[in-house]
Amino acid sequence: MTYNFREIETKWQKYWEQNQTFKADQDSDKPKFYVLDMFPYPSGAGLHVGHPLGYIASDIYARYKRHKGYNVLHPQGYDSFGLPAEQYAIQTGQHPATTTAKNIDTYRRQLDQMGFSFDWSREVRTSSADYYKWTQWIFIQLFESWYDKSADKAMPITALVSLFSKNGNRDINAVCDADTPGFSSTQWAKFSEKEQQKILLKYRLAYLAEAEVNWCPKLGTVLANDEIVNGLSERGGYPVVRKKMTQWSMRISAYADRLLQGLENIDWTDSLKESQRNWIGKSVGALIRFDIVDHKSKIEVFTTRPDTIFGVSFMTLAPEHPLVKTITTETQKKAVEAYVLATTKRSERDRMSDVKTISGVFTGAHAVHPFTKAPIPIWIGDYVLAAYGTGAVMAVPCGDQRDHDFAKHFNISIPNIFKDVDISEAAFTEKSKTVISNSDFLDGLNFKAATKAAIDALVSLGQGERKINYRLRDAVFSRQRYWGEPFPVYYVDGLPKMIDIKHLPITLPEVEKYLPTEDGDPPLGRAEVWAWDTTKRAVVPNSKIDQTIVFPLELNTMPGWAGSSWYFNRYMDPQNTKEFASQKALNYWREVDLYIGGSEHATGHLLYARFWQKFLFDRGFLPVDEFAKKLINQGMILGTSAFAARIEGSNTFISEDLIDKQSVQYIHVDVSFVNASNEMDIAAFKAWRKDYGCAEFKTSNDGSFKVKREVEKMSKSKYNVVNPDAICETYGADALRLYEMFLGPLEQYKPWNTAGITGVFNFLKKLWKLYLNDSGLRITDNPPSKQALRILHKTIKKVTEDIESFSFNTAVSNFMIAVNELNAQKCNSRAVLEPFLVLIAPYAPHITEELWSQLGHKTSISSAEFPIFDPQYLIENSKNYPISFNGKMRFTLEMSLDFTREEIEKTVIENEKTIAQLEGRTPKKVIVVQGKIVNIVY
RNA sequence: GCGCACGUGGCGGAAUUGGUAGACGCGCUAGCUUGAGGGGCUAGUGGGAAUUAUUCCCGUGGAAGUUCGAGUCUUCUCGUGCGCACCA
Repeated sequence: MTYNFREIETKWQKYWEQNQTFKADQDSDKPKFYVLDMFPYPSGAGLHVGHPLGYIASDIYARYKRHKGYNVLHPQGYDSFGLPAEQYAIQTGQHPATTTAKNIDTYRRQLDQMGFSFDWSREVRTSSADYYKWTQWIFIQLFESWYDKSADKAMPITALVSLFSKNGNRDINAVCDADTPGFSSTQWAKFSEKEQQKILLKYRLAYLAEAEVNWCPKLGTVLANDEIVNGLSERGGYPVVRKKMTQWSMRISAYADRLLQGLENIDWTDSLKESQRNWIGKSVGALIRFDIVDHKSKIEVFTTRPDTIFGVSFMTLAPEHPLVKTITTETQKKAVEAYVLATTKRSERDRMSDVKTISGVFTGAHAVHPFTKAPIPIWIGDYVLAAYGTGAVMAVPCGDQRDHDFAKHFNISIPNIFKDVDISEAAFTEKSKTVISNSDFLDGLNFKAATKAAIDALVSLGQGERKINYRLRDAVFSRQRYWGEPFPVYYVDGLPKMIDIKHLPITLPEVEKYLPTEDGDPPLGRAEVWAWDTTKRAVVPNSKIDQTIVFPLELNTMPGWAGSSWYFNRYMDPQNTKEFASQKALNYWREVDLYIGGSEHATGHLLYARFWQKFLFDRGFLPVDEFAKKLINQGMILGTSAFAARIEGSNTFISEDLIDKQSVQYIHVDVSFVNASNEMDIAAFKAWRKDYGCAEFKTSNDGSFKVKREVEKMSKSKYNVVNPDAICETYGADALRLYEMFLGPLEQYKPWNTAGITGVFNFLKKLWKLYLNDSGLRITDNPPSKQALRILHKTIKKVTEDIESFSFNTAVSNFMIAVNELNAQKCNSRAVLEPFLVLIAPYAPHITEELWSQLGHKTSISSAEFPIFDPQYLIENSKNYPISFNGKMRFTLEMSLDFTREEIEKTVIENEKTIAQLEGRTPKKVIVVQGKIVNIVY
């Protein structure tokens, strides 16, 4: 019998499906374990070999946990709203739902052929109305909530309203807009309904506000900060400009500190936590208010160095700062206006890339130093960002390099307030070595003491207070797109109203074209049926809008991260029509125990999801406030691109080994035309790229044409994509699974090289032969040899350690070693080979299922529990030959396998005795390598 | 600039967490076998030197340190990747 992987794999995939082997049962007395992958966006290109890496790892872990006796939830679904499907729809006119459904079919087929143990009965799709009904529901909850800083949690907005009517808002410690006015309970009662609603919007966690947003003209939509990379859109790489727009926002800033604190309690990688900490950007300092000479307003600045207050020699405002207009003196007006105009013209990207040029202008106005009362010139400079802090800084040129540069450039004085430090060339920024001088009551103090003293003094003057500032901004939640969740919102007299939960979902209307309309409105502006009838409580045609009964609906849709911010909770109870998930299901499954996905989501999905989780927890909808206990970032699998060299300015290609001094251009070549020796098939290349059909080729002496290789991200546009379908076809899913794991550590970035797969393929063939030969099963019920048992037990120990530490690569190596050793031992004992199969089952499920059934088992290996992973099993079964010995001394593994426990103990005791007698003292540690004492430590 | 991660053969990568560096696989070399579409088996494979039951020296980006002992710990330095970036 030969190893016919194709037959075996289809057979068992069908078996698992028919028997619902992987259906997770909520009513179980087993302990639960929730293993989750980041669900994919179903793109038109299908999967390449890099995509399933994380799914294979999580699948192995899920299968392992089932063998260990856990009730495992291992679901999968699709993040199916998003830009690419919409871009495709704009180009082709096809409905995004159609292309999305088609792509999902492809994904499903590709996933199925790899033998994943997903519980597909729990599949979710963010674009299905059954699902986004609950996304809309969560949005309404956010709208109906505010953040109470005293309780440090979100509260229902009704509670806020009753507080307002009791005491107004003066005693309320809430996270709200900066321009919220103060009012008393009587004032509140006198406000009109509209005025009250406007004020409440300043408190809601989902709120509508005019804000500076990142507008991408090319994509015709706004983008969140995490969707912009180096001033360009993440998708497409188009320029992004700042624009004032009225948009829905999420008050994630309210959760800044808890998002930071929460990182302490979850097992995520340091680099990922660091990314999130960076993104949240907490800095501790003070808010200081400076009076302005001959002016009523004050300038507020945020600083982390209030200790340097006596070093202030000027102030700098961001060009966009509102005070710029009012404080500028007549004589400086022209210069200031010209400067402000020049900076607004520069794009965000220009401003970011050009950080070395110092520019600024004097306003003519002066601020007043809070202690010395000396006048301080107020400048404008574009090194100050409007979006951070208060958009204004107190400049201390001796203590901040940027201020130092600015002062030098404009010849502003640089007073020195540091003891025994030379600041003529550069600012002195080392907080820990700071000793203040020339600073009145702060003289002689260090950073910490001076900071405290300065803030205390400012507080007593009423000119400042302690303040924590965050870089994290509220997240813009509106997108001018079609293919996203519609808002459950209609507008009465310009104010948003939520549609009652009873009437959800509000489903996407049909539109003719998916482009934004000519006047820049979102595509939903084209929908003919898109108005809310408040009596019928239904979506009706726009033509019926009368502003008394029928009102316009929100035209924007929600961003891509809306649906992905809570899907892990939906898997717990995916068919529920009454709630997003039942309390029973939520309390049983609680949180994700192991989450696997890419690190590119560090400041997007993973931050937003934590935010929503904490919010839903606050409002009592969830039992835990962190959704994923442990998270692993799988590294990317890179492609090995091939490049043909073309002599510049000609149509002649030259073999890589012939390039001497010619200047050449490199052109991507499809990797399928290139063999392992980097030789390209010229005919295939010509047929592929018709435009190079008549090109000349300078080949090597042996007639071959060599190409250059380089490792890059795997992508269609780089022609270096390896399709898993082809691998499954030639080597099978088990070989693909093993090889992806064998390639290297899960977290690491590593290049794909198909050639190496023969190694694991041979392993599978050897494994097969270990159980079956030409005449059939070669397993006997004879008792196993001691050596064979040792091999088994050693492998159990190693592989269990490997999987618990997610070292899947070394686990595969250990299987290979074991198969070779069992082969050498000519082992055919059932007592060894049955448990051995169990070890491999999570990694190569199809071949192990087949061999398991060949061994005469009637039930699936995948659904069975085994005691071999229990630490007690090894202790019981390897009594005669300790797998490891953790006594006073440590021995190499080889030694522990070569000697029995009695022998080892004897040696140790004898050696100790001898040494003690010889030296007259007792050794602390005796180092034994290969049975020989190499050193003694006292 | 700040932060995080990493640096081991021709390649992907191991190393019991401070104890024989290079496991396992690819590739390569030699021999056997002829399966004949991608083979199978055996042996060898870090570098160098003398010599073949082998032996010796060097070797984990570089320099120093701790230690009986360092790929592993500490400091400095060089290089690569990622994140943030005029963040006050």
